[in-house]
Amino acid sequence: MLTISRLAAYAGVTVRAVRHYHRIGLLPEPARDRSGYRTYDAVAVVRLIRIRTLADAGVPLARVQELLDAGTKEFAGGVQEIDKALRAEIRRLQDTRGRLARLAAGEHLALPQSVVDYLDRLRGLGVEERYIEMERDAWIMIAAQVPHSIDAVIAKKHEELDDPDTVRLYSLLSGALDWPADDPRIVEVADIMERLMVRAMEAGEVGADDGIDDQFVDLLDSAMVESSPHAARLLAILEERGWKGWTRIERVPADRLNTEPPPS
Amino acid sequence: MLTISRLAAYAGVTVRAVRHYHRIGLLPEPARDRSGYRTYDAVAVVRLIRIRTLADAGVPLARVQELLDAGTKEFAGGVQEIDKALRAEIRRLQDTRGRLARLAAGEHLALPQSVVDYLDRLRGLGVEERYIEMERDAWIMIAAQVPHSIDAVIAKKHEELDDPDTVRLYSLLSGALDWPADDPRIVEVADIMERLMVRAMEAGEVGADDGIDDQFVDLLDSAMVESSPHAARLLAILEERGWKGWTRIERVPADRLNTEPPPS
DNA sequence: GCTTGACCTTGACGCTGGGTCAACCCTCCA
DNA sequence: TGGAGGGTTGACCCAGCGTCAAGGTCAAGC
Repeated sequence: MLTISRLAAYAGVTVRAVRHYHRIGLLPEPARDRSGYRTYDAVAVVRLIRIRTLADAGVPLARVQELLDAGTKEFAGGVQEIDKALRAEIRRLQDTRGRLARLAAGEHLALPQSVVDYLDRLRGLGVEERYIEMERDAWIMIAAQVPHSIDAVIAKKHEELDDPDTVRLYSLLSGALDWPADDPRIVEVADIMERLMVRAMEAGEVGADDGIDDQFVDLLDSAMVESSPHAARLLAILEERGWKGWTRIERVPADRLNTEPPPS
Repeated sequence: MLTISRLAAYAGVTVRAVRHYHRIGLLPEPARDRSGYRTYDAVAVVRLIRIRTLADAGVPLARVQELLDAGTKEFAGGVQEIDKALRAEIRRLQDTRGRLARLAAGEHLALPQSVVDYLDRLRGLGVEERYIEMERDAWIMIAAQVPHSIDAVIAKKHEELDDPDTVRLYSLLSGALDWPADDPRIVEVADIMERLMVRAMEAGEVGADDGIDDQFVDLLDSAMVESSPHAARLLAILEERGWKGWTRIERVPADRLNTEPPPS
């Protein structure tokens, strides 16, 4: 007969595990010798190895018990199911390896590929990294809010970049981070924006539902205002000309201009 | 800003998990709005996704914290280590799939291949399945006791099977399970055994150390005695002729014969 | 016959990574 | 105004053992 440690060593488990299996009734308590030691036979070895094989496959011990005490047919079915789960787990781990590699490479796992491509395009246009980081954070927030429509939104932004005016706009905005507070070029920015807005209105693109809720639009706008001292001035200029907003543009009717107090 | 549930949904985790990460200090507690709700920004999204990527790879959360708060170099090293562990885990799972298939096919995972081959050879010689099962259980116990030398022991048994006398012996023993209690063929068994023992002694094989301890030899012998009513008779006949044991054979000097009390 | 060291016993607490209530508050919409 | 559907904290629960703690047993050597 075997002692508990021989049994455990042969089956490749710890003594503690064997005792655990006894407590939960997975492995029957064997006879004891006169000093109280457990004495095991070959049947216990076979059962323990079957337990380990299933447990190593990630099967919960309760399920292991069901399977080992079930008929041949149910057992075969269960094993097939376990094997399927095992294949899935292997695929998941391979997938995780891929994500890990991308994480190590510094890729932005927080963003869908479409957004990453868009940011790369901006980078290619010479937009400064500081500005791109601001954009990136905004996109992360947008993607988190409306994960289902992010690709459509990005597609529209890509179209906009086909317009040389938009390219010029980004080029100006990127540099603006270093402008002095009263730099006159901000007026040029406003001019370009107004041209773009007019064209967008004519194309019927303004006021279209983008699926982003109003509060969130306000939030992105205020984040923009906080990002640079020029931002508030730019919005003020545009508002004088009858435009409102940044993330989402609105035309303000002339009679409502300046009837509301300025934002705090 | 994001609420906890939007953050969680976007990163693919549960709200509960996010709060757990706050409690263990893995994700910093964000600011609250005036009603006490947590409000998250893009930085939190990025951090949470990094946490998940590492946690999905099986990294303990404490280690995740170390890695995320470490320098680029240490991070890269850590990720490499994790990837190695991931590869090892994938291999382990593939291995487990193999063992699972063998388990489902009814193979004896409790036995090394050499023993399985040996039992198959016995089966090929026409030995009855009942007898083979007894042999198998004995081999399981032996393999558990002396896993390192089991292959050598089996090699010796294979050699013995090259002797036609041994083959005849097994053929008789296999059928003996159904013999009446006083079947005279038991004497033929004893004759064959004696011939084999003499030859083994002449070859100097008796008394060689097989690495199996005495107590265990006694145990296997007594298991043999319990397995069949003929076993005791067979041992008695052999003992009259000056031989002792079964698992391990000893020559008993003539002057010591019958001087000890019979075993209980 | 005594010690030593390896092994055995039971029992209790600890750990990870959250799940699952419970009991209550906040916000939004009809 | 009230009800759904968020949010908040807190407390307990789970597997599958690891890890002491506090001893009893056994074989071996001196």
